[in-house]
Amino acid sequence: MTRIPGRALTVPPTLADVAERAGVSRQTVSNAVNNPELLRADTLVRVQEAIEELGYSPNRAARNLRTRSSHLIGLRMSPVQEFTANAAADRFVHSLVDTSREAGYQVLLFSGDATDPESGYDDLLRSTAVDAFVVTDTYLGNPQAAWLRERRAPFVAFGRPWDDPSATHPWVDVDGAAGAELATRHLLDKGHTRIAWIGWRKDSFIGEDRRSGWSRTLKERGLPTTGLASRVEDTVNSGREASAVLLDEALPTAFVCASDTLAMGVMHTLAERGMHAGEDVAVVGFDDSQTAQVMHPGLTSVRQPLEDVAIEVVSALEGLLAHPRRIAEGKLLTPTLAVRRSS
Amino acid sequence: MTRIPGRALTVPPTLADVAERAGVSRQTVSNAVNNPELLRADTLVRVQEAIEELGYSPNRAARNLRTRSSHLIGLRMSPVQEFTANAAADRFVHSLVDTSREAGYQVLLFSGDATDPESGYDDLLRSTAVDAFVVTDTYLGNPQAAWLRERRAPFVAFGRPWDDPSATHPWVDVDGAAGAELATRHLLDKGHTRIAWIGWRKDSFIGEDRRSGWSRTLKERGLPTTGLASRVEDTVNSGREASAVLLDEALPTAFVCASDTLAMGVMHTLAERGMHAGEDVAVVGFDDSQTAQVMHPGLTSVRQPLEDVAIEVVSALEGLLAHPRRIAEGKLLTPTLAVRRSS
DNA sequence: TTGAAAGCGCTAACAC
DNA sequence: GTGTTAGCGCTTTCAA
Repeated sequence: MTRIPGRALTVPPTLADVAERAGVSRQTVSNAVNNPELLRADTLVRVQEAIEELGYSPNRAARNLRTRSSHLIGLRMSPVQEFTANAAADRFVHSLVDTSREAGYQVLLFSGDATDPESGYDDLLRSTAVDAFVVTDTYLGNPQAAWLRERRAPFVAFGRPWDDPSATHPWVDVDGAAGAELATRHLLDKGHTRIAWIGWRKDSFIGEDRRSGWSRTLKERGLPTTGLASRVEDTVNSGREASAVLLDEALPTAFVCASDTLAMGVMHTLAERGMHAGEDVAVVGFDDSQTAQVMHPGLTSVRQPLEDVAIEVVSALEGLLAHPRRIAEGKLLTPTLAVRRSS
Repeated sequence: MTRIPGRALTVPPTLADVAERAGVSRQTVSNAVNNPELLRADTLVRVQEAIEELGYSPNRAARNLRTRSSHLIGLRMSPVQEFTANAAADRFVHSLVDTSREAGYQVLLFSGDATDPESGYDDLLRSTAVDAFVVTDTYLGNPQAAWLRERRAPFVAFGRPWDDPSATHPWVDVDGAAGAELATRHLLDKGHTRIAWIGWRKDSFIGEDRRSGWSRTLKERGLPTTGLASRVEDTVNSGREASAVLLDEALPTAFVCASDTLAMGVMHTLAERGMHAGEDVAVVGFDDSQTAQVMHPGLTSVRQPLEDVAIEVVSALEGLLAHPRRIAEGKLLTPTLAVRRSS
């Protein structure tokens, strides 16, 4: 925006201003912006110069009104979890923002109270404030998915529709079983044969999925799983208590945990007993949190490819918005293992 | 939205639909939504029923176009930092989203490449996509602040204008010196007299501010600071190395660190030497990260009142948008100390 | 290849 | 208290 003396900078130039300056009609300016190939080369140059000189950007509200699309993606933030090592959601938001931008979209954040999963979505949808949603909190089924589908709202889920295999919306997820398998195989390679599992309550689909990767890997090798598994809440203290019991009763030499939070609980138990992770007992967590990265001695952890998840989510979103009736697809990505000194 | 057979749900009702159903003019519906006190009670009820029945929400684009405001706040995400314990930015985003909603605003996230601080702001501003910005990354002065001010863009900064005390924009910040003082006093109360500081490079305003809280507290008590301070990069390894040198050369019994990341570095050194935090040496970090909360044995850390920061930021934003010419104010909040077993 | 007309859905200003 | 008129800035349709 060049500084025009006397005119407030707070009133940005419009299409008409550019048209006047370039000596063309408003429509031609619009075409220069949206369909430059329609203009003769010299006209295009003249218009672009005027745009540059005035610092013109199309008014978003006017464009949104006319095109009935906002190029905004709605994302509901799940509440902050303190006293856990879970930061996957935040890492994902970063990736999503970056990827969306490349696709010409921006992310509108909103929050809703935890008790009402639909709150927030409804208003945004009816006011056509966003073109689509990205739904992330699908840990225990996802009521929003059914709700959004019913309203024909375009959305992509990060997380499988566990509770409804017939669901027809696009989704992207990370193969938790493969992650746990990766972790378990890594420990097998290190010579461990008694490998314990500390996971979440049985009603957690994600927890059971991850657990299955551990159990199937041990069973494949004919190794025991009985008495070596524990299902608890996702807190440090639960992990601490569960690992203490397991150490006493099942004598494992390694732990695979459904989260870094639980793995930190194991670390507490080890420290309390004067044992050292990576020397006396191996520990592997899940999510590659900042804590896993900075703690002593470094926690081996399954890392979700959240950057790739974001790419797939945005790609699905583009498909969805371009072809609303297209059949939905699911995409399952494979995690990696960040090996550190705890194993 | 009631389901109207034959009509696609993707075309939401408009003001005109509601007006027709309620048997009033469009303007009256608009008033019912925006100035209900102007309507006679029975008319209001009738209109509200129609709104309810049709599931009407005002179209945002149309409203934004007409009112020249979007009720959106732009927030640029700083890049993800891995291998640190810094998550204050993410915690702040959560608080900001929640607080904004209460004030009728939503948060639009955008990203820009790290090399060009203005990228992203410019387009959003010229296209009138957001009403205001919240600027957070002010650790080394804030070039965006000057840039935004020059363009008369409404914004509130989380972070003082360190490099320009004459800056006239509203800001909110947390008193880092008070935080470090809190940490240092806590250690003095525990009987420590040789308290070391590990902080950031000298060109970090925030780092020097925090450091001053440590040094002034010790000087007040007539205790030594010489040789007890180290200025390094904000990485775990820097903290590890700096603490090793300090332990050897200055024999401190406690450490105050400018970040939890640095504090974790101290933890590494202690572990490597078979020493125990909280028993042999006390350690205090800064930011109350998830890592501080979940690690063994728990890291005492200065906690920024980010929820309050968000409240003050939104409040300043409201003032700014309501009275654009009002003189700017700065607000300094005091942190607290989360005491854990490392001290 | 360029221009003119119409209208997206809403609200400010004013008339009744 | 309620209705009428106009127009925010843009793009779609159609004519030149």
